[in-house]
Amino acid sequence: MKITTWNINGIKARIEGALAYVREAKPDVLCLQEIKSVDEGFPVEAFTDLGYQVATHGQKGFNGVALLSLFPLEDISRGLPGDDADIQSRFIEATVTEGDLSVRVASIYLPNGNPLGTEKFPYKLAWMARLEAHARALLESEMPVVLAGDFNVIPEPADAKRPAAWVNDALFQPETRSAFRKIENLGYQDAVRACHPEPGVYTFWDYQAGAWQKDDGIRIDFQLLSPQATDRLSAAGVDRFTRGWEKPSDHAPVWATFA
DNA sequence: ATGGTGGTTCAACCA
Repeated sequence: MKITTWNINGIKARIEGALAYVREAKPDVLCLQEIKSVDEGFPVEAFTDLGYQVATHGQKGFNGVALLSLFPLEDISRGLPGDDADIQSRFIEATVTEGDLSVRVASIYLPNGNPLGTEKFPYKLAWMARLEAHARALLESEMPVVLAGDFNVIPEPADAKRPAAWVNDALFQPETRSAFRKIENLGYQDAVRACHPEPGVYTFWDYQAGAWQKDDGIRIDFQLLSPQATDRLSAAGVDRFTRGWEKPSDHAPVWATFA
């Protein structure tokens, strides 16, 4: 089973690229973030024509996540538990089964948290605490769990070309990094780090200042695997070639395969 | 320090 996560940065602006990528990479499960569309505006048919089932959790203008799968999407759950007053669409989860492998997969768009000094940063940290609680609860199922998405976290200096440029950014604050480690320390493994421990593996390059041309990237998109998912992990990587396309997303897809 | 780019929606917000 191949699971891929991609912050698409607007599904309407990116539909041709998204379809080209799906045809080429052929993920069994595709987790999308920042669809920036309401559910009714998502181009469902373009993907059902390719054999995918589609489940969206959208909102107008911003945010929005989706799960696409060649296998049936079962027990779909929308929204991160823990705060009924939070109306931002940043989390969708479902179960996907291939043969004897049944995986609980989440598509996650974690809050950016910038600028520091506003209500956005405490919102991010509160959201991460809710994610940790939910990640802990998911472990009790003892099934393979894949938490996939744009975490808006730079975990380590090696995850940035220029770490010093991020010290005043919400993505690289000590509190942010600590909250991310807490989830890892529950027993969730960073799939790409496990397969590619070397520095220089990035998933995001800003549109500005020629970041892509200079490979001035950061690694902020992840697949975090429960122990039972790690048992089945065979390979993982970043499809950075999409960043060089015309009208690209500023994020590249992150994939992992399970046997 | 500033401004550099881009999507969505319609002047502003988010990243």
